Amino acid sequence: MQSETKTRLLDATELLIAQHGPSGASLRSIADTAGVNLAAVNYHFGSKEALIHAVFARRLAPVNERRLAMLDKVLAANPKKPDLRGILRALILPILETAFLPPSKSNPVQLGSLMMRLYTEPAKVVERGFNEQMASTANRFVEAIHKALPRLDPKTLYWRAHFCVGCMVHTMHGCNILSALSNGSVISDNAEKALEQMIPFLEAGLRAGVTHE
Amino acid sequence: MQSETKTRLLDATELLIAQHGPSGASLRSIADTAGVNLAAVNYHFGSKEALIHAVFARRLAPVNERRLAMLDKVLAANPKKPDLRGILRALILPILETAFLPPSKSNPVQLGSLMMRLYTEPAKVVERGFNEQMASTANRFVEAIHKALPRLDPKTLYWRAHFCVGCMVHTMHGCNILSALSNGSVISDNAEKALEQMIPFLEAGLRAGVTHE
DNA sequence: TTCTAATTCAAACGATTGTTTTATACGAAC
DNA sequence: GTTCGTATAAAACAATCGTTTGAATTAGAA
Repeated sequence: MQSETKTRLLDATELLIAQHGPSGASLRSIADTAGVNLAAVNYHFGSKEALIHAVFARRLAPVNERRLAMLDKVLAANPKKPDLRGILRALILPILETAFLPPSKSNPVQLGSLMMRLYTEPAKVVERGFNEQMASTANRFVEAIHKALPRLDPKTLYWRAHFCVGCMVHTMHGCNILSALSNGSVISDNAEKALEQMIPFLEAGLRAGVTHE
Repeated sequence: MQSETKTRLLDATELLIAQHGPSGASLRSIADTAGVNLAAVNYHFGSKEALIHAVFARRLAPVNERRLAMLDKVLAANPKKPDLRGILRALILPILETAFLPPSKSNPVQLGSLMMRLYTEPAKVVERGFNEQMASTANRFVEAIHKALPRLDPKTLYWRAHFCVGCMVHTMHGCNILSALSNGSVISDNAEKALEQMIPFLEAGLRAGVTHE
């Protein structure tokens, strides 16, 4: 049974990082939660840093694969002027679905908080892994949006792409924030419903001030 | 000289929390950075938790005061149907100006990262202080947006307000992200310029699908 | 079975954590 | 000068941190 222990460690690490942050999650609490020996961390991963790196390589890699696959379909359908809503959907749906995946044995934590944690962490640990995973994907999407909105000048385009990412990230993290804001009348626990709200908002924002084309 | 030490501790705490997160910033590193004795922390604040709480009570209180003052002006100018751009400006400008304040002796850190840190932190420490500061302010703004966009149904309104906050928070945090995304061609270090980009984006997003009125 | 490599385990390493204690210095009021 | 409350200082507290060690255990191939 190869690396049953590794999987349990990764799961436990996700859970505890989401709860207490990378530096707040101790290896002992991780090992206890995973039900394995403390030394297993350094045996299987080498260090806490490497463990954290592995945690979101495991999560982000498949998300970005799905993103790019969806993006390719959108671009293939209309290479000259791809569908903007399709691009946004390809960017957002895969990560929202991952973030809102209901907790289970193999996925014991709402991933939104974890992603935000890693996103916010300025430590070298996370920064490196994050950039490796994200840089190329981000460029592909900016490029696609540019094709969809050729009249938008590049500077504004970057800003607005940045805003889209902000909405996305904040939605991943903010189920409880949204429900607090609305006194519990609105909850965001469903990727499709959240996306349904985001797409018109973001599309209108991206097209703002750009003459119809 | 009352509480020169307290100020230096708060400044140092901001700096180190922004760099390493609340649990990554040790009291010893904070005391060293502040140039004061370790015991001063517990003497003046009682605990690390109370220190962190004090850190952003100091920052958030004046921001929310400015926000509400600006909002009141916008509402006074047109109580029935207030100016949407004015509302957004009142929400965003005060915190962006604080976040982009250039580091100085009395303000030694870019505050954007700090705010994001506290925003992301699920620990009770931060959560409590954050909600105290933010809840009433948030409700005032949602209410104002509702007046500006009476045709927008409440559920969608909450979602879109949530998105606006996401853009705002992400912009506060993401000077480096934006410049990385644009290969250094776009930098966000100026509140007015960032706001200039955000307002049209957010206004268009908020108005999306709402018939002109 | 026997050998070998992989894995788990309890225990300890030194370093660092937040907090507390004890003693010392300062400064204004009497 | 004495006294009192405030503030700083050095040192130590127990607890926990990430990491390492060396022995015990397991599993599979020869």
